[in-house]
Amino acid sequence: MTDNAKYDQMAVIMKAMAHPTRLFILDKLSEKEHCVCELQELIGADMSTVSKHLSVLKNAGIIDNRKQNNQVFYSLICPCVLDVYQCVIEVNKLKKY
Amino acid sequence: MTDNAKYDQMAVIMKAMAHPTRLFILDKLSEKEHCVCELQELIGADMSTVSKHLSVLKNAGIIDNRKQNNQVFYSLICPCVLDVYQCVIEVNKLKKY
DNA sequence: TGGCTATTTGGCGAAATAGGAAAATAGAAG
DNA sequence: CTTCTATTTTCCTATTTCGCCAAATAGCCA
Repeated sequence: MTDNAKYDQMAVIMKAMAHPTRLFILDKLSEKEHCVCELQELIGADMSTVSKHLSVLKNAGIIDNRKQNNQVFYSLICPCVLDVYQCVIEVNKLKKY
Repeated sequence: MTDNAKYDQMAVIMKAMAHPTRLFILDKLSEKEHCVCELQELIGADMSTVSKHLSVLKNAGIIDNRKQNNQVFYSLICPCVLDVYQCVIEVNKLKKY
């Protein structure tokens, strides 16, 4: 399999996005930045769980964060993530069951 | 978390793509259709492993197949998968280490 | 029918992922 | 300095994913 590393790197990013909660987070962040507690409220899971999802996205290089007082605000780095959404939605529409 | 099912469905498709070998397969199929044995040759893994990767992609509705004699040819259903590639590559470029 | 080739399926152990609880950390505020 | 709040990290357990092997299946062709 040629150029192994290329696909490994891509898989890291895709894997980071491949979770319902993380897709939800990205969707929210595409509108505006949010702090962890806002996202936790919207998601309804344990704060530590939300924090871990955020760090997965951060490590993959998809989102960034900034600290303001004792809150951490997360934001989307690359808006092209929305293109991915479009494609996935299209694949779903074409799907035969 | 509103509209839970939407993100679940999206995650199924993203998860199916989120593996180096499957990304490689999609890349190959974006050029032209391939039978399982051709892909197996390119990938170098066990035939059963390749077959399972293909069935993951098929179940997600990303690829389709047709039988010709005793071979099975797989092909991409939706070319927009390449847009996803573009985005992932862009995210990688922006990545700070 | 029987053999041959291509592919899929089932099973199993190893590794990765998920999520809650509790502990650790960071910074603001009293 | 102590407390409080927001967040992250660690620990533990349950579940899922991965990849090989062996067995099953499907469709040719003699």
